[in-house]
Amino acid sequence: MSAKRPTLADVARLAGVSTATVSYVVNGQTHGKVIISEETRQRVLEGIKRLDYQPDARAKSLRAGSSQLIGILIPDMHNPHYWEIVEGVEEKAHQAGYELLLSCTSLALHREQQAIDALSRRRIDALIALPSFPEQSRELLQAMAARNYPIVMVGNDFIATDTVVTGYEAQTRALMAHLLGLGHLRIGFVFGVGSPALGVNRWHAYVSSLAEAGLPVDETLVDRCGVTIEDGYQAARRLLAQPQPPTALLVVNDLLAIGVLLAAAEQGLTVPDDLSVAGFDDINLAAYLNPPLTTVRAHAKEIGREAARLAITRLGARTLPVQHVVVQPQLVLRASTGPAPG
Amino acid sequence: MSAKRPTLADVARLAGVSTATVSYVVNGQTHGKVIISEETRQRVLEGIKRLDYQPDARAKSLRAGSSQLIGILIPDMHNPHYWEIVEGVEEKAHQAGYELLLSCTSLALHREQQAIDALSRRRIDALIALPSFPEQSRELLQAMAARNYPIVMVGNDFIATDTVVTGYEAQTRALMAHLLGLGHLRIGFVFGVGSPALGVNRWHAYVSSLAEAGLPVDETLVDRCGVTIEDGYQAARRLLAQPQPPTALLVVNDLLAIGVLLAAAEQGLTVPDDLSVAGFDDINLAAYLNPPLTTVRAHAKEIGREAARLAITRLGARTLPVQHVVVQPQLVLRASTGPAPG
DNA sequence: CGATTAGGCTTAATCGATTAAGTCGAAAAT
DNA sequence: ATTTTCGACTTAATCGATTAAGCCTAATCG
Repeated sequence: MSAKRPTLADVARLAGVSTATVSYVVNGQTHGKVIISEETRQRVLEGIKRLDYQPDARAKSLRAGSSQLIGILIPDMHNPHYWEIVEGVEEKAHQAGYELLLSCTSLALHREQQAIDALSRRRIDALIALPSFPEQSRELLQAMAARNYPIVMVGNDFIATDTVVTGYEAQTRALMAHLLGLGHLRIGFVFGVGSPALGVNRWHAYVSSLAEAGLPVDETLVDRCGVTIEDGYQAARRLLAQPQPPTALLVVNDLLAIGVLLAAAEQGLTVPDDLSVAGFDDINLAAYLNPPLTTVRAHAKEIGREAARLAITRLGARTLPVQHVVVQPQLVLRASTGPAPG
Repeated sequence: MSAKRPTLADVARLAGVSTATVSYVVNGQTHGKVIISEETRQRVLEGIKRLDYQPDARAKSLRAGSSQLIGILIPDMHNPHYWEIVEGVEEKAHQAGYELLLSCTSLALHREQQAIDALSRRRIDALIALPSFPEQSRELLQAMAARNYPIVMVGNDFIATDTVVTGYEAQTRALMAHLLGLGHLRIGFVFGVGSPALGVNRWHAYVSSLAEAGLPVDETLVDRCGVTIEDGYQAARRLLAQPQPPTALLVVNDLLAIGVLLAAAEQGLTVPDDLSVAGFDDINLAAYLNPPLTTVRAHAKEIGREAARLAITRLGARTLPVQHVVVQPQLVLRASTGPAPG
């Protein structure tokens, strides 16, 4: 039972032709040189069906020098934001005949470096990287880039290559203007990022918006925490337990905002009457939270599409000048923000 | 600039040895036969470092006949439940030296079949399958199984192979007992599954619990909907808009329950005072919803671990009798369920 | 002192495709 | 009646590893 998987040679034998012929039939395109008669073609096709032959992608890739595989490195499977980016990448990649090889760094440096190494060994054609530790992984990525490996960095520009970043500044300022306009004077920030570099533009916009409004950066209103919902929950508990709690909270992403909303509810605070909460990303869930979350939509799927587009473009034109795409986010006002209490 | 990637042969040339020697050094294990002097070893290692050589996984896999890759097929990236299963698989797989090749079927039949085909072409060593369309994909999967391809089916047993399933019946009945004990007489069911077969054990337990309590299955309290949060939201709106709405809702998974909670809030209903809501899975989020969700914990990570364990075991013992693992879930009571109103 | 043995490599076949460069017979051109 | 051309394939090198089997040389054994 269960012989080995059939190969080109098996099909060739069955059809009474050479492996070359089978290959030409399978791939359709004979490069204009070789012609296969319709009769032979049918015989080969028949054999393929009979044996249920499927080409070996490894062999094909080895010989062809291209794996038709785009690697994508994301920090964490728990944040829907990343899935949405992956979806965008997948959409474009598929259209262009590429498949995706997905790796999660699980927010651990050694896992990130292992993952980069593994992708590289599998000879992916290009890498779309959302590293959790851009500083520490820079060298590895740069080594890949130096080998003419197309890399697209998403969300940061730690190496000199194609990039897709979100232009958070303007919309963070718009969000701050929204909150300030609602009368909030104590606006806190739950800043839970894997690496400080990753949230830097949101942070800067927060600081400068406060400055322009003549308000100080009150470090007692800022909590630098981890990246899980639980971290957001704990951070909010700490911030809200203070004698002078914030009346509004920016949360560096929607996932953490879920924890923040629960912490608020547990302290008996009604959102937005007692506390306004705003997130970033606009993950799918955000509109279904209780209350629906005001947020800055990153257009994750579009980011993914752009990243894939850049990667595929570069695969066809290695010497093109480096490209930088900025995807502009959008302020989405929902029910979680409202006038300052009192 | 940027020459081609270095191969074994390049390292061999640099070190002045044969490719065989380099291979032996790289892999450490010489099968007890071949001995390499420490001096040569060092020279080769030096060359590897100098060229930054990384073995080509495709070539290795082609020759070795094993890709050290476990494929995993999940329905949908949007449900955290699946990610948790993947995490469990990854944990065990990594321990055993396997990597994961993840494919999403995106809930479309043709994508599912494409994905199975692609995994098969990449010559994964084993497949862990959570198909969205078990009936329709059965034939494809069976064809793989017939080739002695280790397959582990998770959540259903549509083909005769190793399986991991969740034993939902008992805990669904426990959940129903909980609700009935709280005085609920109109218990609805938001039944949003990709394929009816996938939720069948929950459905049966629901029906038989009602029967045992002497209650009819009221189809006006049941909504068979899609699998997104929005579907859950819409289903709940429909159910709650009726003249005789349910006082409690089972929701086939926690993701849909998010939408249900919002629908309830929008109708001005307080959970659990006016409506009790219970989900299944206990995704990470469930404890952070507002209110925290009563649910049946599936132990997703454990399911993933078990699936990986079965796959790896079978890779080492093809002729072992088929194994069936049942992971027992656990009722988790939180704040979303309470006494029936009135 | 000739025959093993052990150490330390190398040679070359192999995995399953792709593809440039033939081959061979028949029809068309000269 | 040759020579070309063309249609319809085949041959064999190649991609980058792995690994069984072989080949020296020097040391050890009987």
